[in-house]
Amino acid sequence: MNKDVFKYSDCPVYRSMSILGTRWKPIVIYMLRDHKARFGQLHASIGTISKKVLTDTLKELEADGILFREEFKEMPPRVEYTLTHKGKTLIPIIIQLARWDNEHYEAKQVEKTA
Amino acid sequence: MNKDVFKYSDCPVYRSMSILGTRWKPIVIYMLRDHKARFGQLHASIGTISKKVLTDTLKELEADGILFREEFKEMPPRVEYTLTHKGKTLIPIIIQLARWDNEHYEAKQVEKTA
DNA sequence: CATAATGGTTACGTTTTGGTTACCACTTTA
DNA sequence: TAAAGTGGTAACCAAAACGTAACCATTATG
Repeated sequence: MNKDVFKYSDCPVYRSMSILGTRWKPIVIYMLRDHKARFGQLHASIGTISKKVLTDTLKELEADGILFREEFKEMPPRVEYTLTHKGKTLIPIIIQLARWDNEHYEAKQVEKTA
Repeated sequence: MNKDVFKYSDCPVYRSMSILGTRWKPIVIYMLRDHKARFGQLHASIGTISKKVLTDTLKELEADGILFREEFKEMPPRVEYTLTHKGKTLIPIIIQLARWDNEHYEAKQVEKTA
């Protein structure tokens, strides 16, 4: 099934999943919650994401109007990513989701040892 | 990367994505928002999900404590799925997400025709 | 006897997503 | 001359997610 089937679905639950429903997107958005950041900063603060996947993720979020990319013509290059209004309005929802998880989370049980 | 790396992450944003971050999970949860449903009903009302994926999705949601499965020993079989408390508390968040999408959604532009 | 009905499972294949490694352009600094 | 620093890209590969088709058990009904 093609992503666009969801993207232009009649149902907003489907549609919002086409924007957010991958491993990294909510995390990248959350990282930008209160300040812009450069590519390298995002890469470092997320830690385990690869450059390629970060690039792809940022491009898709830009295409979906969640953030914008500002490129400075300097050397070495500098690029800053900032949430749009649409992106910022997502922050409270992501925070609620995190709070929901925290309230219901039970840490992994330690396995029985011999 | 293994799912469990996310599932037991320190960050609740990561963790909640390990529960919800697939195409169908929020949709299945939303379908159960105000009443239990049988397997066949879910399959029919979602429409485009395959039986296998619905089965997998329901199993994972059960394992994550979002819903429970009640099996009646009848013939032909009957199975009912119901949200747990944990699952129900997710509904307002999913609804907010849907509302967020609706507020920012712009329907697909019609392509220029010759 | 054949078919329908329910809630799956199994085997298999495809698509989507994520990851690795090497490499690039350009300038500054050592 | 060589390396460092930035924000990537390209080719390729692995894993996760999703999909299809056929099949199963059991009972009731025609």
